[in-house]
Amino acid sequence: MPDDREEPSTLASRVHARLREDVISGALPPGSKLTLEGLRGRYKVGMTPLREALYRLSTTLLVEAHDQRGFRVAALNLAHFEQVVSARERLETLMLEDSIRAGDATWSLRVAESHRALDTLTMYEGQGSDMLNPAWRLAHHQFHYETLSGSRHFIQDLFHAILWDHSSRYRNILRPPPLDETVLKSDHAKLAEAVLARDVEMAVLILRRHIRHGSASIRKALKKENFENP
Amino acid sequence: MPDDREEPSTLASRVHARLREDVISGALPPGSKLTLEGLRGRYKVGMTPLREALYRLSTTLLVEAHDQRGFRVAALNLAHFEQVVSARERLETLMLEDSIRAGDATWSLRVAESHRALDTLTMYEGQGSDMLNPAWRLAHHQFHYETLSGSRHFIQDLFHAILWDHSSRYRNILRPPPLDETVLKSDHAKLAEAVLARDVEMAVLILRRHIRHGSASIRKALKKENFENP
DNA sequence: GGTTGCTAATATTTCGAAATTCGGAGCAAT
DNA sequence: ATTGCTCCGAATTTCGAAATATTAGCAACC
Repeated sequence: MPDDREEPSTLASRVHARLREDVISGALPPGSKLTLEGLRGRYKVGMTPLREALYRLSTTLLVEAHDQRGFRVAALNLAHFEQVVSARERLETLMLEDSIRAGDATWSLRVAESHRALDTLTMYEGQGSDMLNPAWRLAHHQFHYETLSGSRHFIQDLFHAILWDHSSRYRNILRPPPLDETVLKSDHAKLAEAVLARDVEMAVLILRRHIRHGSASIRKALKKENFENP
Repeated sequence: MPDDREEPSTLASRVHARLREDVISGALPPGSKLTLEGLRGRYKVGMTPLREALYRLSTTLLVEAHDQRGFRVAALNLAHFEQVVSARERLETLMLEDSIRAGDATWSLRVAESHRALDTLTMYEGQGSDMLNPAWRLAHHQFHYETLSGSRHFIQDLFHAILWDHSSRYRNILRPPPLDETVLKSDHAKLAEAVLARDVEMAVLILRRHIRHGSASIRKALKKENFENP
């Protein structure tokens, strides 16, 4: 029998997940102060799990920790964005190459299935809504992650997760959202197709273009909103 | 007047630093259980700062956190090592290139100074000692970091720090130490020289060879000690 | 006018005890 | 022998209050 002990969970871990989500989604605005008292009210937990969660987020730079003067949501700015994007492009194309070469049959299934799941969702919450649909965001991450997960590389997985979180913040915070749903859908379809056909060159090409297109829109929006100076 | 508010420090931060050092140096052996009670005795602090420190280390994978069943020093094995080394080679050569291109005069000074500092230290604690000299380890990290720090890239800095920590553990744990002091000294001298001469191609070549030589020795030692299976 | 020094108010950090959960020992039933 | 239970000791998690540190407001001073 397989040793499928699932991880139980602690308050600290659940608060960590919610806090991470709230930073990434923009519910907690970039640069804002995170007072323990405020968060205690928001999440209805004691100091201990809160601080543990905040420190976890601080090592991945989603939150800044300043000894004796508390925590703050990391700020967003253009220079930061450019660093994240260029790192993502390099890391993800590299991972995709390894992934397609090493991926087995169950990996192909996961890719196909996660693409199907993503394809059925719509990007926005309601009709004229400005907010990205959280379910879509999750499926989007899941799909991209699956394409890259054919070769298991714990350290690259970690780095990818960190970059994805930072990158997502920009997508989620700009209003109106800088992304075109039809273009994205077609990009994802083409990416899934190339990956499943094991066409390394084509897949890498598509992914690179996907990242560049997306980041170009975001860059333009950031400049318009004057995110240029820290 | 410059805003030189130095960061104060908390128990949590100091314990974090000591715990990190003890994991990297091997004072806390790979795979060992970290009981709160045991650590409370070792570092003479309460639960709270301890847990905060442990969670910080867990997000960089130096420590494994398991909900409801505590913490454990991350294990070492050959597969893990290979992943760290290949990531380091790619990241560091890339950073070195950018760094030499972007570095200014004060950066050159920092490189020269950190190399001088490293060169005056000896690798081992005493005469026939097996233990790496902690001051040497620090200066070694400092020197390599300075060569890469000409272009400031917060995310690459973070990734480099993570990889360095993981990588160091292997150097520190194997007995007898797998590194030859004379070879290292000459590698570092040549690297410093090429970097200060702004010879990108040569510097990258030397760094790549430096990493490959070092990792080859460690790989051999790991195989001898049967670190092959997790 | 702006700097300095005090005090009050606010926020963060730390502690140890209480509550919860885990993991093994012992025992019974299959 | 294996499985399934309950109980018990040990370890982890969580809380709120006490101890510290920072910040803001205000007054006194150059």
